[in-house]
Amino acid sequence: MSEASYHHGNLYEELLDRAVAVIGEKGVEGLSLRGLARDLGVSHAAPARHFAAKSDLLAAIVRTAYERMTATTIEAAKAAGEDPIKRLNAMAKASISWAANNRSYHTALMNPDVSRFADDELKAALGIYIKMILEACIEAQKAGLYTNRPLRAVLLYGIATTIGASIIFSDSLLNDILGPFEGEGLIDEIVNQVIPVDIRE
Amino acid sequence: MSEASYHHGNLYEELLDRAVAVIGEKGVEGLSLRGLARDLGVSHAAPARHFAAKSDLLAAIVRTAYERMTATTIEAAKAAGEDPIKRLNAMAKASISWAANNRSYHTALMNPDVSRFADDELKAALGIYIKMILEACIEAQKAGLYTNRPLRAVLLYGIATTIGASIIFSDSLLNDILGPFEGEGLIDEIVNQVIPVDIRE
DNA sequence: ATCGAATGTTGTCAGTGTCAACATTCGATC
DNA sequence: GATCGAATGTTGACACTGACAACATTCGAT
Repeated sequence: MSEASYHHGNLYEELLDRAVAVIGEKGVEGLSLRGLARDLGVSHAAPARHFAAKSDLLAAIVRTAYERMTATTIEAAKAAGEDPIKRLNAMAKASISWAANNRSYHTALMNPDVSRFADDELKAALGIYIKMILEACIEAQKAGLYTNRPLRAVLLYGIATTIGASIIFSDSLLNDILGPFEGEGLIDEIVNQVIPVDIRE
Repeated sequence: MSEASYHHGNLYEELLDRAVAVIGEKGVEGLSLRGLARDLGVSHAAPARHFAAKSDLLAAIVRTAYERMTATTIEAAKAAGEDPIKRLNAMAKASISWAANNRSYHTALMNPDVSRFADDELKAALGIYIKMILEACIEAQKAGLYTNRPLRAVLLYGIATTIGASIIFSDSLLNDILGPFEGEGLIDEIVNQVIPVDIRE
């Protein structure tokens, strides 16, 4: 960390980190490129070298969020063992927990404005996440989950519940009205209802 | 509609309507009080008489959205007849359909920034919606739905799925990746999976 | 060592939210 | 019907923002 050097050295990463923090504190509306520049001690136009527009910064945050959520979910899937249904169950829990534990990222993720500025990289990151879930659904259905339902309905049902639960656990307004929540146990309860692991026991 | 009168006459309502339209076209980020003023032919500071801050406008939109969604859902509940499970099923479908048919409102509804500025009126509107769902859940459980689950889990499960499905059907990015959707049939499919109406048939 | 590319700075511009001071109209009260 | 405070709309101003252009510094491949 040499001080007062002309080049910051790691501005891209630090802009992302700081932006996520600001979104957590003041929301997307309270996020400004100039504010970030001040926080990081660079000139007001420096961020433009990395994000031509504010929307590019938001898109990058969301892409990062999907990538991290995907990574966390994959880890959980591996740790869950061989049973495809237990694996799908664990993946849903991991996604929701990630949202609950990374509220700032998830706040950005769920901002509908971001969809508007989705670039190809963001779409790719989302596509990878969806594909991962789809494949897990296929395996789980082969293993006996919701065999009487169309695959597409099972996929959308699972995604809808996961997204909805993530919002419930990370949105402060819903938290106020519905909460306080009883921690991870409630996530388990909901996911177990969607994806019953004891289906053949 | 006398022209060039000093007082606009219906500025509050028209600001709300136009704001929802703009959100549909350009997102919450693209919404500006001055832009609304121009569109409606009033001075740039006129909106401030009705909404002291931009966040107040957003909160009003969301409150209106909850009120309308609640009204639509209540209608559907009445039309669904006596069976509490069929009624809950119809209510979920109505909420999701409302979101799919009122994308602009729902986009505003799901903007996490709004939670931050939630006023008491907004919280009250949301509270009424939640209370309505809660009571329907209680009745449905008495009638045999998910009797082995805690009420709280059933409530949150239902809300999570409804919110998630609403997002899936109204968010343009997810539409791109998951869609195109097959219309109302898919909503029915998902809701029937969450709230099976044939549980005792 | 050189030189184009990457990165950061300064200056500027139009647009925005918000406030204060002022103007017009509405509506309850006499 | 006239009066006057409240509600509503206007004008002007200020600080802040995103975005762009011109310029400065540093990096890194050759």
